[in-house]
Amino acid sequence: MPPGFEQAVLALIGDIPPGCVCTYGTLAAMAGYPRHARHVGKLLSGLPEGCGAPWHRVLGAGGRVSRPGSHHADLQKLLLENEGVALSDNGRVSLKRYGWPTEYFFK
DNA sequence: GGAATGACCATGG
DNA sequence: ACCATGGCCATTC
Repeated sequence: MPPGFEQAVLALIGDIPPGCVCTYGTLAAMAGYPRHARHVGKLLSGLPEGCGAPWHRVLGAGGRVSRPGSHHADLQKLLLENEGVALSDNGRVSLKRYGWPTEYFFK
């Protein structure tokens, strides 16, 4: 991986406005590395909790929360709720409302 | 070099 | 709408 990937992704995450969410794939693509959704996940998994980065605004495709049942899933729900993002019972988010950038941006 | 792994994704039944 | 499959790609044995 070229250096800067990490930076690019983190920067993008930092640019996500509060109360909004983005997806791994979209994030990777915007960072300039399409098809690298997994690596974004890898990166976030290694991120400490109090790193200041709003990792909780990052979701899987379709606004689904990854690794259900784990500690981070619950925490993520809380943090999002705390920012005013409504979560479905299963832990789903409506990208149509909270998605960033807007889904139609690319289409 | 090859196999296994991962906070993933799109598709088809 | 849910699950199984196959495809991705860098990292780590």
